[in-house]
Amino acid sequence: MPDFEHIFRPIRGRRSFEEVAVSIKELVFDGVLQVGDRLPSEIQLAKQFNVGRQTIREALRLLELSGFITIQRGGGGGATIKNTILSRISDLFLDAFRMGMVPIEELTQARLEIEKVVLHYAIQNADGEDLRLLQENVDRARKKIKKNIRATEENFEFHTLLARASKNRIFVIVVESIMAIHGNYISRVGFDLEVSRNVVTFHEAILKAIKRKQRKRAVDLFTEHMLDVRDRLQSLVEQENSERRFSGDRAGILP
Amino acid sequence: MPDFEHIFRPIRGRRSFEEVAVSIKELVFDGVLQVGDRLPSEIQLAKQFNVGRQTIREALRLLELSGFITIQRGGGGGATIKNTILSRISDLFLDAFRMGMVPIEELTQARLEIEKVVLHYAIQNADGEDLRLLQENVDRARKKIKKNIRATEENFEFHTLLARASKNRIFVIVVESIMAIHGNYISRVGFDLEVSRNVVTFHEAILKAIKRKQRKRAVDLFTEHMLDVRDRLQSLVEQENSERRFSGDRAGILP
DNA sequence: TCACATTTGTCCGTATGTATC
DNA sequence: AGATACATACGGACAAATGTG
Repeated sequence: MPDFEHIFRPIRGRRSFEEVAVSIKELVFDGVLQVGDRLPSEIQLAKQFNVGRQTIREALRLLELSGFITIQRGGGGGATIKNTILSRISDLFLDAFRMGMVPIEELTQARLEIEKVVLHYAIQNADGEDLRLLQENVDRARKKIKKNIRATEENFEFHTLLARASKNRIFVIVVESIMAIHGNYISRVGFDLEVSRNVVTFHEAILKAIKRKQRKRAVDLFTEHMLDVRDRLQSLVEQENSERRFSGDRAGILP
Repeated sequence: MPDFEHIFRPIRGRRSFEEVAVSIKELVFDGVLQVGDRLPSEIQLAKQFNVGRQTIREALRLLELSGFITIQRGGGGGATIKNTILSRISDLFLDAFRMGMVPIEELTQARLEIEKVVLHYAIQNADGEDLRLLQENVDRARKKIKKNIRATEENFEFHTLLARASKNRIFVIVVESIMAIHGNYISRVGFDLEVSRNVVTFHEAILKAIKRKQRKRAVDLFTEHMLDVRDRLQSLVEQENSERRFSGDRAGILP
């Protein structure tokens, strides 16, 4: 494929803040700048790149939103090289969902299918450390449940740990993104203690099957688990929709 | 799950350009602003939000990078509401790949597994329009090949069309993101006419199997196709690596 | 073709808030 | 508490791009 990215670029001449951002990005790609390194202050950067501070500010904004740097205010602050790209991807997925680009049913369906694949690879590739982390996770969750506390965080983490165990980072990104949306959704509608207990029980059974390399049993359990979650989500969605149906519509444009 | 997003927010008080960006985002989510609508000029916005123009500019930068608006310079230009979130997600995936966060093998593996699922759903859900577009795609590709022209664009489009036919938008996002990386990679190393011809032949066979609802044959063909692509990519990667191994390392920091 | 108006892009100076020492 | 360093934000100005008459 011809490199459209580069061939078609000059249609709109790059803005200088983009030039600045790209050259800093290149330094990160090339390893000259590494995570933890601090960039000079805005004024310094403006001098070195021979541009105004506004240009530098917009370049930093671009890098910040692309997950390359974080910025701290105050003395000794400034821009620090970080890698929060994955977090940014999740943010955008969340936006896409909020834009109504992805209905909840498709989200759950995709999650089920992708996690089934993940489970397959996890059974194949999980090492001792992965199994230890998963076991620790369900133990912590069970302990909370016994104290009548919902183990929501642990229950989410279980899926992340599973994705990690698959040893494929694309799966980790995708699973985390989808779960960020699910998590955001559930945080709005709320799951109760009973559901949380149920989820933990499923997770314990799934982990046991993984350890015994019982592939079919693990997948069956997982499918049942996800369909259960789907149904609960579905009813919550319908409930929320019917509640919102008659709440007056808002008016007014830009303050 | 407690809503960390909102609970932990005030750790770092929101900056005003973020406030501005969020309130415009809300207007888009609520449908008050729709795709195609144009925002007032920066100066107008500054007046209406009662902030400086610099603040507005950084807010617009945020919206632009989040895929909510595009910006044109010059008379009659300005910010227009668009939806390019998916394109932004692909960009970030590309960055993640360039950061070395995802080796090419994991990428190809994930693509194979996810596209297998996609294929499954496509056979189940593809309607007449989907099949027409796919047929048109392979016809165009075959025509090019006969003229000894590589059908690279068509060959990429085939996978996008397949994802669309699955009727699940998450699959579309994921497939397009992964293919953006593959495409970028292939554009650097280059596939020749022979490979392109081979790919088209595979696509024709796969489409035929889809039309006949021969699920197993379609999956088998697809797997063979992807493994073929994987091997070709793999050898190209090794070739490029060995070439780069002795190219001098660059020096110098910030111009 | 040529001005003209509009709008973004960029720069500078200055003031304020905030975190560190 | 005070000094320092830095991002944040404001206002004014000019340059560059782009569509319009």
